[in-house]
Amino acid sequence: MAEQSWVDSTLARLNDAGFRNSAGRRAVVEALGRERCAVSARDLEERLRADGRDIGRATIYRSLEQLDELHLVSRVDVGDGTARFEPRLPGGEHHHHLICDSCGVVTPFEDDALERAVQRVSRHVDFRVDEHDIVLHGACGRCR
Amino acid sequence: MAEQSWVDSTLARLNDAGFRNSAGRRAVVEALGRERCAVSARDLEERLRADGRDIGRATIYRSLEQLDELHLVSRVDVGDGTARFEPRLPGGEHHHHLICDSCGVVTPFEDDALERAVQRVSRHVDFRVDEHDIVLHGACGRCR
DNA sequence: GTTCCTGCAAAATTTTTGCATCAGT
DNA sequence: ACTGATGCAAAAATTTTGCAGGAAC
Repeated sequence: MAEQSWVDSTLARLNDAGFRNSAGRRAVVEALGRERCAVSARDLEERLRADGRDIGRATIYRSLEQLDELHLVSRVDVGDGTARFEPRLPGGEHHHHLICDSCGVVTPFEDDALERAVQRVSRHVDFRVDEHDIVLHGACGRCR
Repeated sequence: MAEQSWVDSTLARLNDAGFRNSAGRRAVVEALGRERCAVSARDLEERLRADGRDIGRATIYRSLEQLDELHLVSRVDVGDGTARFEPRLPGGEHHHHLICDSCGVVTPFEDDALERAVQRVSRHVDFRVDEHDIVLHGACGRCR
């Protein structure tokens, strides 16, 4: 139950950081915990509304910003002009994204060798690297 | 004079693709050719205006879209909500980006091992990979 | 009770689109 | 001439912000 534990640890981290345990932000965290891959603020708003939670748009954007600052979510830019977010799992488990530029579908993938290559680069630059995003663009099996 | 040759080959490719050699689009291509790293549509508009070229905003967006479709530019998403573009050099020469989340500076870098790791992944997925973006986030030497 | 959080609505920003006019072929 | 390209302005879409009321501590 990795999602549940992300929700729990995230709520705990927010609490530690001095944020209140408010209903709106908690609903945003719980909704994010149900997603497997990157969602936009508008996606979240829709899902929350479908569940009968009438959370204001501003609350969603503000919560996502706070989560991003605490590195509890990853921001993923897929190239369609909207910001997407996904839970950042504590175990270092980590995936990247294949984008089909024809149908728009976003597919997650993992690759250890690629991770190692990024680690190696990170050590060779005059820069503290906190996070990395790798996005492959092209055509998915169906569109190809 | 690598920039000049990107401008020339790009204008030739546009011509081959059936586009006219119009003043507006040519000005956009020439302005892009003067940049070393990713610029936004608004950046380009400013630079063109500073040079006395009064190119309409819509022309800039339309030209960038056409260049992107022909793979003559790369679209880079830095995470600030604006799309940036840079010339795609024909030699396969290729760089990626370090983003300082504190001061916002964007620094290009290259790494052959990383490129090879991406090539390897590309062969192992059911997906035709045309392009890839790698963005490292963190703190630059000065902000760290 | 104080301080933070929320929701609403308005504003700001970026990008897209319709349309009359102009320029390249 | 014909057809595509341009510029303007309006519209659309996403994100941010100000503020009054409400909730958490």
